[in-house]
Formats: sequence, structure tokens, C-alpha cells
Amino acid sequence: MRISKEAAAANRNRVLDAAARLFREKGIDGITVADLMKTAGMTHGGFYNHFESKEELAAAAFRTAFAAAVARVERNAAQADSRGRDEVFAHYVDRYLARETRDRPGMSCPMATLGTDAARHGPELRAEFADGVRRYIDGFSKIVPGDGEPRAQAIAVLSMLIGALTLSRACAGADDALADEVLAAVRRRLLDECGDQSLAIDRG
Amino acid sequence: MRISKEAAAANRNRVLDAAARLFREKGIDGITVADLMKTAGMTHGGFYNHFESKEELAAAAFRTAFAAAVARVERNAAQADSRGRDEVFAHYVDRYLARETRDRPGMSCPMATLGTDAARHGPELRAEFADGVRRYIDGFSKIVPGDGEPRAQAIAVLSMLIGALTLSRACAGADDALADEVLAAVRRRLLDECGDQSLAIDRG
DNA sequence: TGTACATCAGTGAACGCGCGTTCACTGATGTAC
DNA sequence: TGTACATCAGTGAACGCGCGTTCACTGATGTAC
Repeated sequence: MRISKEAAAANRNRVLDAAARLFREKGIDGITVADLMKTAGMTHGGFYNHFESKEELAAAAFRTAFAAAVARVERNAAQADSRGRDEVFAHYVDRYLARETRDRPGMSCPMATLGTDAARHGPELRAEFADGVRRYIDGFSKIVPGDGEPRAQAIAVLSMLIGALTLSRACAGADDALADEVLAAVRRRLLDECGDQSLAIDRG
Repeated sequence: MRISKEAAAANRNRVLDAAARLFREKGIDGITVADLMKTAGMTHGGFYNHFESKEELAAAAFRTAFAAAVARVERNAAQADSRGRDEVFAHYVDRYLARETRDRPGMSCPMATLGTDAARHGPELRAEFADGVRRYIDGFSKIVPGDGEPRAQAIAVLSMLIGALTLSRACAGADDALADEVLAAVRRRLLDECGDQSLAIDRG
């Protein structure tokens, strides 16, 4: 039966949100259109009223996932002046490398969860990904500490965060001590960098 | 028809090598058993003479891929004393972050290509992965520069390398300037760290 | 404002394809004598 | 060393299942008058 335009738009958003989460958790090839629609509370047939194909949905879901990540980094960047750059950075890193973040990939950094998928799939996905990375780096450059070039520093620190999360996730469950050690080592290294020792000690 | 034991063993190795390469390129879900066997020069039916399932092959292929990576880092570690730690490290980073490496994922670091796959698949894969990471870090600790704790330093630098390769690959083709910038920024940052400037200038 | 009808979001069965896996078969290899 | 036969790696057709996608249908919504 036909439903109101607002209800249809809300349904579309629920599909997008489910996709942004499930793709990060299980990968694009790891989740089916039917499961996706079920998670969004619908049956699979209606999918094609909203998206041309699964690939097109993936591009839209990438945008959704990046929008949240970029918004968060920009929110932090906006506080850098008032709260102090180092403290904002320390809290950001602390959250990024928390075990809770590692164990909830569906809600976490799209660069750490979808990077490999982007590299392996079509150019539309990579374009969406590159766009998100560009915006993320712009925001992150305003948080990152150090006296060198902020943009290069942002790229270096971001790479380290992404790599640490990837490594820790891949080892978790098989060698939890190693998985935690990766998070702790990178966390301490980055917090040392901005001169904040307290956070590095009470948790590391 | 039956073939000699040596020929059968050679066939098995060709399947393993093909898997170690193709899984890194396209992911475990991105390549079919039939394509894999074709690449190894056989038909798909014989696959189950060598492996119990695709998943079991994946674990074996992880081991193959890691064996090569660990051997390489250990070879470099063995040269650290004679050639000098900094120079060995500089060359290692230079090669790891080369565009040629980025564009040939099938031959490159299994941690950067298979990390997400390991996190999403079964515990056997993660165990194999964690085992490789452990050995890799042991070797890498003997190369990495810095006056702090070598193991923590190795983990931090390795995370940075993995993250940079992942980011650059995901952006390549969509925003090549950004993809190259990521490699260059991390490369320079790491080479500065070990005091070697020459390499950072002629290429960065 | 009320009425008649076209529209279209959602449903669920169905389609066609490709996947991982199985199996009957082949014939050279390995072995028992 | 030679012979007879069991073994088993590789072949390619076939199986069954699950996937992305299509489609006829439903009935509330939106719109023309």
C-alpha cells in the first residue's frame, strides 16, 4: 500500500542507517539486501523503490557514515580554541582507541572499517571515500598537536589511528592481550606527543 | 588421472600462492574457488583434494602471506647491525610506502590488505593473523628507530604504515593527489624520525 | 470541502545466476609380489 | 626387474542454495475537478 512521503523518506533513512552500520560491521559483500531491509523493518522488495542497486546504496551509505565522522571531528575542531587543542586531541584519541570503539565497528570510523572495501570496489565508492577523507583531514588538522605542518601531521596521526584499530580488531578474540597492547601502545604514543600524561597513565 | 606426489605438492603450493595473492587483492569473498583454481592452472573440482573448505584455504593462505612478510622483516632485522639500523629502516619504509607497493596489493603487506577480512571472518583466520602480527612485531622491533621502548615503537610505526597504505589505496583512482599525499606525508614523517633526510627529499 | 481516480511505497513470490561443494569417472602413479 | 592391481589427483558435469533483482499485486496517499 502507498504510504505518506514523510514515512517513505523516514524508511529510506532507516535503510541508509542500517547499511552504514552493517557495511562497517560485515563489509559490503558480508550483508544481503534482504537482511539489510529486515534490519530496517521492511521486506526486501521495496529496496528498489529507494536505490538503483546495492552498489548505489553502498555509495550512499558511505556518505552517511562519513557525514557522522566528519561532523564529529568538526565539532571537536570547533572546541579546540576554547577547551584547548591538546585536551580536545587527547579526548579524541582516547575515544577513538577505546576497546568499546574497537568492539563496535558499526558505529566507528568509516576509514578503518571501509577502507579495504573502497579499494576493492568501484570508482563511485572510492570517490565517496576520498571525499570523506578530504573533509576529515581538514577538520582533524585543527585538532592535531605538534609544531610542524598541521595537515601532514593530521595525515600521519590519522594513519596511525586507522592502522591501530585495524590491527587490534583483527587480533581481538584470538590474542586479546596483543589486541589491547596495540591500542595501548598507540594511545600512549599519541598522548605523549601532546604532552598530556594523565590520560596515558590511568588507562594505558 | 593420478599424478606424482611431487607434482601434487607443487599444485597445492600454486593454489596457496594464488590464494595468498588474490585474497589480498580482492578479499576472501571477492574471489571464487573456480577462479582461484583457474589461476593456479587447474579446474575447480580438484580443490577439495587439497583443502577441506574455502575457509580452511583462507587460513592456510594467511599463513603463506604472513610467512613472506615476516621473512622479509627478519631478513632486514638481521642486517640492522651491519648496515645500520636507520638505513635499514629508511629503506624498509621507502619500499613499504612506494606507489608500486600500493598498486600491487596482492604482493604487499598482509596486515594492510587482510586486516579487515580477519576481523570479519572466523576465529581460525584471526588466530592465524594474530600469530603473524606477533612475529612481525618481533622482527620489526629490531629495525625501528627511537630511544623509547622498541616494541611499543614498532607497534606505533607499524600502525602508521598500515593506515597510510589503507587510506592511499582507498583514495587512489578517485583522488590520486590525495592518495599520493598520504604516502608522502607518512613517509617523510617516518624518515625524519630516523634522521635520514636524503630519501625524504628526492622522492617526497 | 467532497469525490473519483491515478499514483506509488511496500509486499512477497518468483527468476536467473553464480557460488561452494559433491561425485562418477579417468588413467598415471605407487606398491605388493 | 617385471607384472598386476589398488590408489588417488585431477576433470568437468551436476547439485542445492542463497544472492541481487524483478514483478504483479495491494491499498492508502495525493491530486484534479
